[in-house]
Amino acid sequence: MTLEISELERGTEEIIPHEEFRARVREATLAGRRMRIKAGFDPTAKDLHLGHTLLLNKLRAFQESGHEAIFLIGDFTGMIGDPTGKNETRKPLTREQVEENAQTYKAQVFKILDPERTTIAFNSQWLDKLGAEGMIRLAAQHTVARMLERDDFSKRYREGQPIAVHEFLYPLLQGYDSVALKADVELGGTDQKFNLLVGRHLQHAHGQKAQCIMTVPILEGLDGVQKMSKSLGNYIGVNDAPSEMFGKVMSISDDLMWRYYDLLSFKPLTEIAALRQSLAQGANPRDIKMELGSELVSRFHGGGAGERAKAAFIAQFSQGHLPENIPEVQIATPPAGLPLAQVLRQAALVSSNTEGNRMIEQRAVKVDQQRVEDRSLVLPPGGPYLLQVGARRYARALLKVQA
RNA sequence: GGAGGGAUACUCAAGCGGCCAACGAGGGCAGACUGUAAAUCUGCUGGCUUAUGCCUACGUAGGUUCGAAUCCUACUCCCUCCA
Repeated sequence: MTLEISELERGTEEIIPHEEFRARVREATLAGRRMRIKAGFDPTAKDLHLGHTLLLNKLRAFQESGHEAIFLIGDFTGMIGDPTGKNETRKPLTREQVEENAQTYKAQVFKILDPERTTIAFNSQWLDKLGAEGMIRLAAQHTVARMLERDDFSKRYREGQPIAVHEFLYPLLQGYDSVALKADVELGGTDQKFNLLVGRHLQHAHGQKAQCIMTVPILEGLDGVQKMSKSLGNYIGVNDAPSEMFGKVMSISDDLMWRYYDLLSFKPLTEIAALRQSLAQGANPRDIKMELGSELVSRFHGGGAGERAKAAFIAQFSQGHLPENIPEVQIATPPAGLPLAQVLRQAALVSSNTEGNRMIEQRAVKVDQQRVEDRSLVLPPGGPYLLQVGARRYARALLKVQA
């Protein structure tokens, strides 16, 4: 067990109570006692993105310093749906959906956590047994006034928007998880602060030592403004292909790059400082960004993958070579051939013929490396044709006359 | 329970009988410039074997009209005020 409080605290938003946290870490380390570190995940989506990994990284940091990482899958609470940060009631999931999501979660999570040293828990284990009586006893340990302290609740209440009663139960159940797990520390996003504090309150009410809470920032998405989320399409997915992941990193702004360095990189803080220094001395930020892309790709796709993605990126975008792995498609065509827009459509490079034509008119389309501006162009059967739309969409299409 | 206001494309938001596939802004996409960065400039941003053509679309269902996002009726949902 090691004592590296600065690594544990790195990249966190808030630690409550801070001094107690430090004391507890110190004391546990000296006594050789493993602290129980809880982080809960709501299995409402299938795919994890880098925003979710902040929490996992932190969990991993504790794990690395010898503490017990508890990866809690909120299979029970997922059926309620945490309203945090939403300004409206969330639609509950069915148990089947939750199960399914939980499974795909695990595979992704272990790209970061060490499976050998991770405790996985499902909160249905204890919440199923709680029953109506237990639920009522639990609810008796908190007040409506305190519930309404939560920002999104008070806002909705003030604005006359509905708050379903079961939404009040969510923080209680999440807090009860901490009781059931006897958590020493609970990690969560900043939007979880209220819920995490409820955990402290409930542990205290159950005669336990209240957990310390640690919040991590909400990661901005590729646009640098809104939080990373799949529905906004501004995310880097844990399961993104290497080239895609690398490319997305390269597309972020220079400012955002530093934010990502701070929150996502595992490089020692001193090394990051050195990178900033090199920038001040005239280094090209692009190269520093490549470094980050490479680190992240390797993290999720194995050692060496980062360097390969970087080399492929340079070949394609700096040297103008064709990308590797251009998808190939066969398209049925009448003997007279097929208008280009339709070929693009069928090769899935554009979503409609009209869009294909728009792209042609906007000089975004190349066939066999030649720019095409004439939308009446008809490709005769044959090929394969090398099709290109914009800088990133490629396909090879073989046109076969339909029998 | 009563009285008013509102629902328009991904989002916000104009339009209030034909010139509306619908102003404008944001977002997105593409082009120029670059470092697949930012900023900036330009264009595009419903679909259809590209057509001074057709189809679908302005909460839902009907109706009036040569013609409706625009008028009428009913319904649904939301907001405000009164009780």
